[in-house]
Amino acid sequence: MGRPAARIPAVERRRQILAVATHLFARQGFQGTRTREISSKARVNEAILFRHFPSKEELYWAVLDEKCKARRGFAELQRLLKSDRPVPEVFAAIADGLLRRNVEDASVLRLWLFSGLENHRLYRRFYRAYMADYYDVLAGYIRRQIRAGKFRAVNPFLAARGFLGMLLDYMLSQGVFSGPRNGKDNLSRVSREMAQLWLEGMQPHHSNPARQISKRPRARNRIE
Amino acid sequence: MGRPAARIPAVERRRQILAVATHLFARQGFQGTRTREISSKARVNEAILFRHFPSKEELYWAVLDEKCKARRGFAELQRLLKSDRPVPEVFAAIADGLLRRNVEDASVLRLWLFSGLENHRLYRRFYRAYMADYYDVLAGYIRRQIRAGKFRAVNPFLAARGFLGMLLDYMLSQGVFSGPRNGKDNLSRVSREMAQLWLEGMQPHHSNPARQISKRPRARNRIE
DNA sequence: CGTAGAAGTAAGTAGTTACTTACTATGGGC
DNA sequence: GCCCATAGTAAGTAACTACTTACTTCTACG
Repeated sequence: MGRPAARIPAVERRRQILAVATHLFARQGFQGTRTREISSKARVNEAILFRHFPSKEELYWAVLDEKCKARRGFAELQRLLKSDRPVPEVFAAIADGLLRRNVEDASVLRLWLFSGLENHRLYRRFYRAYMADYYDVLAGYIRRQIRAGKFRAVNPFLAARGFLGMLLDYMLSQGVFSGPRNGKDNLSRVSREMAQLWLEGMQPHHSNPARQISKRPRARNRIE
Repeated sequence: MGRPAARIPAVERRRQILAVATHLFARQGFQGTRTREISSKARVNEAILFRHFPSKEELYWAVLDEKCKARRGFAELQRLLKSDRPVPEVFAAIADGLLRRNVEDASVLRLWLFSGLENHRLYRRFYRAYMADYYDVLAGYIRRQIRAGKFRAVNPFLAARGFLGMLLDYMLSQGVFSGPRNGKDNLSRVSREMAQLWLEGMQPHHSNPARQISKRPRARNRIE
């Protein structure tokens, strides 16, 4: 009936379908997204979708796979941790990068949560790419700072969890529970304050040790 | 065909259906749960489900509503904050309560996330009951401690976010991304360490102020 | 008692969903 | 110019979904 869609090479059409699917899966989850919705929003007949991807599940797989492979934030994290910038700057930059990327596009966070909640087979890989590796690398950096005497002797994994958890919490309230709200301007202030708050808790040589409740202050075993 | 199900009064059947629905919605979300699944797991004909609840959506509403009304954790939080127990014990108890409840039953966390992700109409109320109120109450307590000189002068909302974010992060990795894993024994150790870690960052009269990067250390405006 | 009303049931229905089939149109390489 | 791999299409289909209808039991209570 309608005139045929423009004829474009397969790779390009595939990319286009993938982009639309990413957006929809992130917003509505796997169960909540219809293949017809994807195809219509991509301006493509539904049969074409199934020629490029053998099933809805494999399309979802491809979406998550692409996000895992990209992992822009992780590369940035590694670069920051290897740089010789002062510690406070490093943590402020980590926070700023994560929050800013999340405001621009919350789809990674949402895909990640959906994959965990819907118990998709891929979620383990996704979790590793976006959580476990983050924690490992950051905890390693923290441990080095502790050895260098720049941080207190705390459990590095707990400390990393404390920092990233604070950020995750903010990202959740922005990207999942209210959508874009705050302007981008005060984002750097938030990230700076968060980094500062956490960093002050990491300083060594505390002046008021009486308040400690620790029984085993140097526990090193990894929590997961 | 099969013999009729035992005849029990309406309120009881309703409660039973609600319990099964709670479990399934928490595990699979609204979109991922079929009414037939609920009825069969509740050992009830599907028509009965629709006599007790006019629609699947209203059943979901009832599930969330019940959780909102119960809000056991919030009552405990208020009780703890009003008690005159020493501050470190209070925070360790908050952490312990949250983590322990989450290990026992992650359905609240999962329902909360699903409702946010699936953008259900009820999610705002759910968010308020389980997040906003938590933050408000805890931030109020922190502010009082700051005024009393027991905490550093930080943004109370950011500090509350830091503490609860750390816990949320742990709860996520337990209740969403791996299911029950760690035994309950080390839970109290984890909560004690987390509380300690956070508390040390809140101590006043720091001995090493040179490392601060603050520009506006006393910002008071609420972030959300 | 006996009867009102609620608990229970089998067997639908209209609409939706992921996916298929059978076909036509296009365009680069020989 | 013709071939054929591939881009594209319309029109399905079988299975599933939330929800309904028409009906049969049970039981609390006057």
